[in-house]
Amino acid sequence: MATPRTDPVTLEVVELIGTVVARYYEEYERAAAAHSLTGAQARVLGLLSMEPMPMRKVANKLRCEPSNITGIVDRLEARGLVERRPDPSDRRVKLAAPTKEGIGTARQLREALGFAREPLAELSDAERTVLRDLLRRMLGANAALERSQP
Amino acid sequence: MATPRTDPVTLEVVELIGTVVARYYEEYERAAAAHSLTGAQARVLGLLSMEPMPMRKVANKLRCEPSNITGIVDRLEARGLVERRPDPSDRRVKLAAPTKEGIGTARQLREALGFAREPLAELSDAERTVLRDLLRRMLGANAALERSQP
DNA sequence: TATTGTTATACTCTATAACTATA
DNA sequence: TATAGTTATAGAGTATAACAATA
Repeated sequence: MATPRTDPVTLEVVELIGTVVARYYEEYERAAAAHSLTGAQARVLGLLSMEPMPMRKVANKLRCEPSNITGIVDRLEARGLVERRPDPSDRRVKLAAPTKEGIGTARQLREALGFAREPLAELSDAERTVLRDLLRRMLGANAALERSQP
Repeated sequence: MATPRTDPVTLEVVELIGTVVARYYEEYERAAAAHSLTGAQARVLGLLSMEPMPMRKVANKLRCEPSNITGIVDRLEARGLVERRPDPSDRRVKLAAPTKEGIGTARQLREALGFAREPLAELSDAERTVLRDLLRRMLGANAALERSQP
């Protein structure tokens, strides 16, 4: 493991990343609130819009206790955005799946998240590629894997 | 305002930024929990460790309602990490300030946030400079200003 | 009158533990 | 016995509205 640096450039990059994180979160909460959703509800809906899954898997993805998902899905279901389906292969399991309306809301949420893409338009194709490669190396080769797995 | 891009490189960068945000938040919560603090408490303590300030200013910095700060500072005060001081120039104002112990805890929290610095050690000096310049342009020239102001 | 901080209220998220129905 | 989902509970964060003290 490499030693953390404390030179001015490194410290400024850390500061810039902190700004990215703060701005990203604000933008996300604002997009969710525009649909009268909380951040947690928007995250669950976004996850399910990619692929319906058992309640427990939602909890694993979001790294929280399964009991929390019960309440969040309750509220999304009351809003008509998500529904619970039986799993034919295991009657203990309930599959959480977005409704037609939920899929539409999830799509609007993704499109509203302009922050992450819009500033990138300021960069050239070559610069975006450089940025991608630097972020890849920062996060390690298995970063994408981590996020897409349980 | 430039048009958001939808090419594969841009979309991957967006995904990578999402990963950065998720990892940064996890690391922050973990560091706070190691001191039996919530994320919100750690953020307030970190803010006050830079400079004591009125309760209302804390709320402005964290972009939340002032009434929330009352409770968070209550808990930090009960832990002996923060104290309320009168403002000599305005008796309505209470200045929230870290105690000696609070300053120490804030320092430990900063040092524990290895994530943001450690992966940067994988990059060369030149690469970190490139990354800095790309992030600067992404965030705009006034990004640092925004964060350090009310 | 306006501002600062607080209180009261209601809702949501969170973890923990106990419960049920399945496996 | 073990697992999936739920319920019950308690603590914390959040916004809103109303309040006392001060400007």
